[in-house]
Amino acid sequence: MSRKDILEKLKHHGVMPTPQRIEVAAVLLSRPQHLSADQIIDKLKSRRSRVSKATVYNTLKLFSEQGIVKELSVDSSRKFYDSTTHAHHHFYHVESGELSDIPGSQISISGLPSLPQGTEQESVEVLIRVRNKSR
Amino acid sequence: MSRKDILEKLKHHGVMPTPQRIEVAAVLLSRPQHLSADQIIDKLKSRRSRVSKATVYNTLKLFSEQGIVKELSVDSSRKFYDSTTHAHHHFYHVESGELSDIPGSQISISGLPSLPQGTEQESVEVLIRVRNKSR
DNA sequence: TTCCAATCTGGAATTAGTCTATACTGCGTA
DNA sequence: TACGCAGTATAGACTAATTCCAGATTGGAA
Repeated sequence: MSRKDILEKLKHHGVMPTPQRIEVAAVLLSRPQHLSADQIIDKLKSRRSRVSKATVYNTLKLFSEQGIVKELSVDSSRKFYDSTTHAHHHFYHVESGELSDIPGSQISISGLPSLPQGTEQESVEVLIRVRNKSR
Repeated sequence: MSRKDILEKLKHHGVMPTPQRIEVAAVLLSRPQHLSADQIIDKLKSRRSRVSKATVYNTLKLFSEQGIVKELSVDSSRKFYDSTTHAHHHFYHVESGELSDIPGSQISISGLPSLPQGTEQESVEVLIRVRNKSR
């Protein structure tokens, strides 16, 4: 994603494009991926961008509120941020901690129940946990 | 679940029934529910059982390894322990943080993709996030 | 220029969970 | 009865992810 695309995307989602936000977006939106805040901070470091930890967290929260990225709670020890925002599902490798998209997404779910009283659906997520074959 | 049932269950899963483990089991297995470690500690307190935090955590880990309870990572800020261990799915109320079982479980998922190279499936979880209706 | 609101920052605070070193418990054996 | 060991339990120190906070920057508008 080019700098120009990033600027456009931020603007389109009503986010003022500051240098720090552009840096974070450049890292996370560079390709379809799932990164933790920590991984993003590391990548920023290796790019020599000086963005403080607090700003990275603030920015990620802002981005996910504005629909620029998707927050995933798959591992209760940390959040992941997904550069792909449309509805899709995930594999989670429990040993390596790696997340990957379920490809093709021919997945369909039938028999969805009615929602609890007075609630509306926010999302439906399918998570397939996998581990290395034991033999 | 009576004390006798609890003793039986622990034994059946190869867990030596100590007083502390029985206390934790009595709280969590009393009915189908989803509790965080913290909620369990609170309930133990209000029952006057003195079980240390470390023991509660150790016990919950042991129970989930032995299949007595199921560990859920739905909210990245904490783990939940589910007294129902057979495969089933959940609603998660994002505003209240409450988890509930999807009833009936007529849910079926088709079009599941093949797993990544060299991995085997551990579980498939469907999570439906809901929030209060906005009007 | 001056001002203001939004943003950024380092570091302190919070929180769930883990670790550690010590103490306790029950049981088989001498 | 006394001993010793394995398995447990415990308080409190520690860790890691995340949030909070109060002061410093920044980039316009007037």
